[in-house]
Parts: sequence; structure tokens; C-alpha cells
Amino acid sequence: MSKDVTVDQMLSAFEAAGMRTTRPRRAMAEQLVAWGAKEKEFSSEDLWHAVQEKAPWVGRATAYRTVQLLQDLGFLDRVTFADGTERYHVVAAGHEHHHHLTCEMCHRIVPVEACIAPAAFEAMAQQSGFAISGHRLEIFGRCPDCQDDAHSC
Amino acid sequence: MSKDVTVDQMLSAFEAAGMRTTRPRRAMAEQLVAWGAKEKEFSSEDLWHAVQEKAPWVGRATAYRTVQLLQDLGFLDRVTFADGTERYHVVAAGHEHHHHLTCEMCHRIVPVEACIAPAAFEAMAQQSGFAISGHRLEIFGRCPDCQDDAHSC
DNA sequence: GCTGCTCTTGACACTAGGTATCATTTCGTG
DNA sequence: CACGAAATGATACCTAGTGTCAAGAGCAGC
Ligand SMILES: [Mn+2]
Ligand SMILES: [Mn+2]
Ligand SMILES: [Zn+2]
Ligand SMILES: [Zn+2]
Repeated sequence: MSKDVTVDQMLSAFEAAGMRTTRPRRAMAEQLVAWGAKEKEFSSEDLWHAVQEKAPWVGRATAYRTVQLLQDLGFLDRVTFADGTERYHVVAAGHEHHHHLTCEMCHRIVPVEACIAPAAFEAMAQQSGFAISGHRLEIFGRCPDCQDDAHSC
Repeated sequence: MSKDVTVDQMLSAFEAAGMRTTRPRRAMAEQLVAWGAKEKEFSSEDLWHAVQEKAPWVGRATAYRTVQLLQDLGFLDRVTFADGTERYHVVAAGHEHHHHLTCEMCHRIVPVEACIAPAAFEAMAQQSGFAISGHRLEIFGRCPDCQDDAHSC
């Protein structure tokens, strides 16, 4: 019943895309699965550091390259936080279009279904003459656990 | 009839906020007015370079600090582009809440009024328990002039 | 199992886009 | 004009990456 992705699914996706199933890619996939898909958020740097524990020979550039590939393959979802940092989370199966409500204190992520109506995009394209190719929506706030903390400093 | 902001308005705003009307601030305000408020977009670096022509003694840190202040004072609006770069434009008077449709090729900016309904934010806050403090919406595409150019490279 | 071609890697240099520090300068009030 | 606070410019530093490239490692064909 769990929709959590497996290491093999990730490696198969590399293969299916004509890429190789290398040791760094396996090490990173293993770390991601170890963390679970429970909306755990991490930066590329975070993931690199974590992988270093088990596989200290993995280079930083490789970690960043692999995060990019995993995002392209649809295994990672990139989220922009209020402070401008970019982080990721593993997507569970059935990844429909969605946006995120994020905590500016602890970086917690809540997916939200709110979006702009297709008709509104149509109207914009019509009025401006633009060919619209994408959009980004991020909502910021404080999660229940972080609302008491007065330190916004 | 023009709602374009003047150098004096900017400097008065600094004064009103208890800040000084210094030479770098004047030089930067003059450059902004020279460019006009016609949705001309620029990065902090762009503005610094332009100011250098007339006032080569203005430091880079000062340029960045001043852009931040002008944004805080409501004279500049920050826009995030599809490639992740941050740029600004001078806001005309009567700055209502709005978002931007931007050209991923030439960085042209078109303001749009589309947004998420307040009720939707309410619902999100209710469901998640978050205290929502802000949001960001950016729409990307190609302007009429850039649609032929096949070079997405 | 070995060969060989290619993709991939890890090290490292480098970059964009800023921010922190701090001695020096300059506002602008009295 | 004098003086204290605010602001500045030079400089060093920083984060979050990307470009380069010789060396290493998958994997298809034998
Ligand atoms: Mn998501
Ligand atoms: Mn605007
Ligand atoms: Zn939180
Ligand atoms: Zn364009």
C-alpha cells in the first residue's frame, strides 16, 4: 500500500533513460530511501553530507548533478523557501501538479492543491500575447510548532 | 498625468524614514528616474554598473544596500525570473498587490492581477494550522517578440 | 572473462550574487 | 562651524552552485 519509491525504481529509471547505474547514484538513492518519502526536505548539500557518511568518495559536483537528474526523472520535487533557499523532497507516486506551503522557521513542507485557474492563464496569454510555459507558486508561513517562537531574528 | 516617481520623492522618503539623503542615494535615484518607470527591469548589479558611469566612486555594497532600501520604501518591486535571477523595476504610483508574467528570453515584465483567492488561503491555514505570512507567484513564458527565436540553448 | 568505447566521476578552479567588517567620510543638528 | 551618528567604499568573505578535464568505471560485444 505504501507508495514509497525504491532504490531499484530510481536506478531503473536511469537505465531506461540510457544512463548508467553507477556507485554514486546507488549511494544517493539509498540515502533518499533511508530518509523515506515523508516530505523530508533537504538541500543538495544536505544530501551530499549525508551520503558522505557511507560513501565518502562521492564528490560534491556528482551529488549536485545527481540531484538535478533525479529531479528531471521525477523522483525529486524542488521547493523554494521564504528565505530564497532551494530544497527538495522525494515525491511519492502519483505526482499531480501541486505547490507548497512552507514553514519559514523549520522548513516543514505541506503540499497544497491551490493554483491559478486555467482560464486565468488563457486570459493572460490572450491579453499579453505571451506563450506561457510555466509558473511558480509558493506560500510561506509558520507551522503550528513554530508559531510561539518569537525569534524572527 | 504621469505617475512616474521623481528623484525628490525618493530622497524625501529617505528623510521621512529618518535616513540621510546622501550622494550615492541621489546618484542612484537619478539613474532610476533617467531609465523611467516603464517596467524597465534591472538587477542590482546592472544598476551599479549604470551608476558607475556618472558616479564611479559609488561602491558595490552601497548599491546593493540602496536597492534593498528602495524596495523597503516601496519604490522598487522585485521580480524572480524563470532562470532564478532576481531583478527589479520602479513601481509607478498606486502599487496594488500584483504578480508578474515574465519573458524567459528578454526579461520583459507584464504585471498581472491573477492571484489566489483569500478564501483559499483561509482554507489552507485552517487545514494545515499554519499562520500564513506571504506568498509568491511568478508566471513564465515568451513575449511576442521572442516566440520565433528557436534558440532555447 | 576481456576489450574497448563512452559515460561518468572526483578534484579543483571558478563564478554570480551577494553580505560582514571596519576605518574613514559625510550628513545635518545644534 | 563642530560634533556625533549614520553612511560609505574597500575589502574580505560567503553560499550555492557550475565548468574543466584527466582518470575511472559501466556495459555491449566478443
Ligand atoms: Mn511536492
Ligand atoms: Mn510589479
Ligand atoms: Zn515550522
Ligand atoms: Zn521576450
